[in-house]
Amino acid sequence: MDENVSGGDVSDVDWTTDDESEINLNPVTTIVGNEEACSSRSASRSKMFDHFVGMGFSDKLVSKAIEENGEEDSDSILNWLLTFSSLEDSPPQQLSTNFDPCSSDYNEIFPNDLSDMDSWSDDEIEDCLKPNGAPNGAANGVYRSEKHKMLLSLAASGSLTEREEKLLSLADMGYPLEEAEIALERCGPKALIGELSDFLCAAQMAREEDCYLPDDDLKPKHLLSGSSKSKKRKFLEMKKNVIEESIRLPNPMIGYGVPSMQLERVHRSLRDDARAPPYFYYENVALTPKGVWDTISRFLYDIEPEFVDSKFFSACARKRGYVHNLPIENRFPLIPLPPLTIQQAFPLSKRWWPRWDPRDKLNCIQTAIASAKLTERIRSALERVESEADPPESVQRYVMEQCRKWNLVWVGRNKVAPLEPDEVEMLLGFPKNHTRGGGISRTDRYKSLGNSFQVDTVAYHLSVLKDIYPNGVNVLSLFSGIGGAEVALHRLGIKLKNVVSIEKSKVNRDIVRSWWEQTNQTGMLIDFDDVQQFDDTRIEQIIGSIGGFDLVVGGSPCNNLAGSNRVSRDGLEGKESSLFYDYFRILGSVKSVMRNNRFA
DNA sequence: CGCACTATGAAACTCATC
DNA sequence: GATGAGTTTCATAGTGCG
Repeated sequence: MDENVSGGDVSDVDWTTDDESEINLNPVTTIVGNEEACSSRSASRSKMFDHFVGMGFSDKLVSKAIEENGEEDSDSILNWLLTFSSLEDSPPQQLSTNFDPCSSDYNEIFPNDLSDMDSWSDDEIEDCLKPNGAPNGAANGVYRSEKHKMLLSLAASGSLTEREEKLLSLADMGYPLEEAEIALERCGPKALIGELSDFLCAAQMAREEDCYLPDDDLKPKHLLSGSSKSKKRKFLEMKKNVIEESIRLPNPMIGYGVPSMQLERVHRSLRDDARAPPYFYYENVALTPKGVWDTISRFLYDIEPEFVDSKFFSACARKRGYVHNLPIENRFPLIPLPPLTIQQAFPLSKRWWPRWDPRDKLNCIQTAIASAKLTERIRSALERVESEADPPESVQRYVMEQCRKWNLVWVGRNKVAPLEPDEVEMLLGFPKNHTRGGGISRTDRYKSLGNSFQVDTVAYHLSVLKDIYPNGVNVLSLFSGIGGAEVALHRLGIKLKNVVSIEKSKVNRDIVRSWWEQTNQTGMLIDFDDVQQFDDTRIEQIIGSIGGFDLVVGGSPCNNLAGSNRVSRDGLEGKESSLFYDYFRILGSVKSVMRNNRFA
């Protein structure tokens, strides 16, 4: 599969004449052009005017405000507008309902509205807008232009399919190709251009709303520093009121229940298109930047994510969100039940565990471990105090902080150590030595394990499939990693008929292949390396040969979402995490092919 | 070159308190 | 409800070593 078509030149952006239509229509490109061209003073009044009108205040009110306060002081204008509108007790129209992204001048309005913020002195509100202000330009631009180019060249040779024609039309209308593909999957192959365009409008408007999600509660200092805090707060609250309540994390984080804590009478209803086969199961980190789960949920048929912390299944925490259309009644856990505390999981550590370390659960297992140097520093800090006595509080604090941060356990007097890879395997529910040998380094083992499912948690959710598919399942496993879903199904005693596994990392594919052979599977394991090349043709081929899929499972990369990432926590549009859209694309395509082949 | 180690904070949450 | 302190987080880029 590696030798496939465009693998080599994906990174080469070829801005030939073929792409001119895209250059002209690309909103990101347009922003830059307009911003530079509009810097003259003559434009500033209309800019300021448009800006506040864009926020939803009426033309008349904004004219009056500018008249009263002058053109330069946006803060005063805003205060004036807020005061006036609150006196009238008629909140201004919201941006999201005021402008129409479908209108012909969408490309003009939308970028200007955002770029204007740069010249606006209200830092707080600017901050609120920025994270989503330039959603997917840099991250997906290369991919888009490559696809677009391909379509254009196909069009030139007159060999476009109906689907590709629609895609090209939408791209020519200025929609990112990737989103157009999603719209096509979501609306079905028969959808008319108008319907698709409506869908894309809705998605873009929804993203706009995300931009305005205020985080005032979380930035009190930030807001208090302003001179007109109450007005600003009021402004943000007004925005908040019309915006759908953002998804919040449950406490305790048990989703629809865990073996030790059952909710009474849980019931949920799913949309028809969400219920349609196959079953699917999508996973990612619970603590994402704001709005990410709203977006994921919106793309996955508006199913509300089930947030579960694996500390209810294991001795280590793992807070994750799962979007799925599985039944939620009659789940059962894997047997044997794994140890639920550190002391049960590591009985030998009890002897060395100090009284002043109160932990009984480990924190989330990540991809890196503490170095030997750090454990050495901890040892020497502890050895400075005389034996039998508790170390001073300051030392205790330091040691506890490091232990929590790096998930250290006690392995001797004054000795802490990071978990061994096989211990991590056990905590995550994998067989011992699952990731060992076969050319994988220690660092890679930690990395692969840190990126994996907690098997017991996932198995609990998937257990409902056992009665539904007594003869086994066909599984499409995206971003398989070290095969958490496969291991979970196997441990549940659900026969794996055909598993199509897509995983970029070769060492991970080798691990799954090796596990597959060692567990004497009678089914067939087919693996691919790149979700982006897993296109409709291939999906049709595979479904044609094995019959439909019963389950599409996967957790797309979290590295741009995870809190530990100090470098590129870019949200869902980040380089890796945007692969979520491929999960959606593939799921939609599978649904569509199965519908057409009457597997449904 | 592969591997191990190190330095690099902020976002978003929980919880106690007022 | 508002506030503030405290806690947790599927990581990345650069460096050095053998």
